[in-house]
Amino acid sequence: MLAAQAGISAKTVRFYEEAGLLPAPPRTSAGYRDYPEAAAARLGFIRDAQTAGLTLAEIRGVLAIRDNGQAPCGHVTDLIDEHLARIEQRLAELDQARQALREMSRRAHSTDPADCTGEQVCSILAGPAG
Amino acid sequence: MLAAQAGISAKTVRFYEEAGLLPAPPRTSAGYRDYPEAAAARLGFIRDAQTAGLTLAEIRGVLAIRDNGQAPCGHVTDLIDEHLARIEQRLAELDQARQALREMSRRAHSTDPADCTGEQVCSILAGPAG
DNA sequence: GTAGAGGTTCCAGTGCGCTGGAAGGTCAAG
DNA sequence: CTTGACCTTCCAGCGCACTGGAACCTCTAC
Repeated sequence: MLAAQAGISAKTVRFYEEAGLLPAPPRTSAGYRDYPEAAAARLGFIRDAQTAGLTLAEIRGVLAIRDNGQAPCGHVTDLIDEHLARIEQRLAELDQARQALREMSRRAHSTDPADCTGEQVCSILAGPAG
Repeated sequence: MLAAQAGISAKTVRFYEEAGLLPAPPRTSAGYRDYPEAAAARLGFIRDAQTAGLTLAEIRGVLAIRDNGQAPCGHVTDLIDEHLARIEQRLAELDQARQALREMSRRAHSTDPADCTGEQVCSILAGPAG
């Protein structure tokens, strides 16, 4: 029910509970989980934080601060800046990879298989030192 | 020995053998692996192919073609183009993430923790719908 | 002879975020 | 009363590329 409402699977909700992201909810007399309304907001926060690139462990940390009655702003700000730095580094790496792959692709399309009979496995993939 | 020469760990070399990337080498009388010289070139190829972003499974495929006596050029060309496409898509995704994070960072640095007392966990991370 | 640095085998764990399945209980609808 | 959809628990596995450790063996140098 909560899961459907939040657009994630019931399995995932239980996993979040197990992982300490969601508090264990009260149960109905039959043992079914009976979520308070706030749970949906919490799932929404988890989704937003994931979109921002935070790991579940980091999200758990932010939630713990909040549950502790403090404002997690400072912590969140740090996490965001860290992620921004990581993403920019990753972008730089990928950009390099792209350049290398473009060069390889160029080489690949101008390679005659008949020339590929040397000792090496594949001349296309060989890097600068290969 | 081979491992040190190629700059990877002995564990990894054994893992490659287990994974079908390296043929099982002959053994000395004591049971030690005794690699032919070609093995180093093969490890070099694996490294190059990994740098190009190929998975070990894909590399195994390329090596199998080569070991089968054929030129893997066509196959390699396809793989490279696929990876190039994947990387460009990933770059686009990361670029979007970067934009979102920059916006969040901006919001974060101009947020007063005293304002963070609402019902939500954290207003900084809230997306368009939050 | 003995220490230490390597090798060998096998099994299990890492990180991350779920996802699948089995075996059973519960509920609303027909 | 039965069907079918949901819920519950627990345990296992995914993908990827290693990595760690135990228990043992072998070689080299002193």
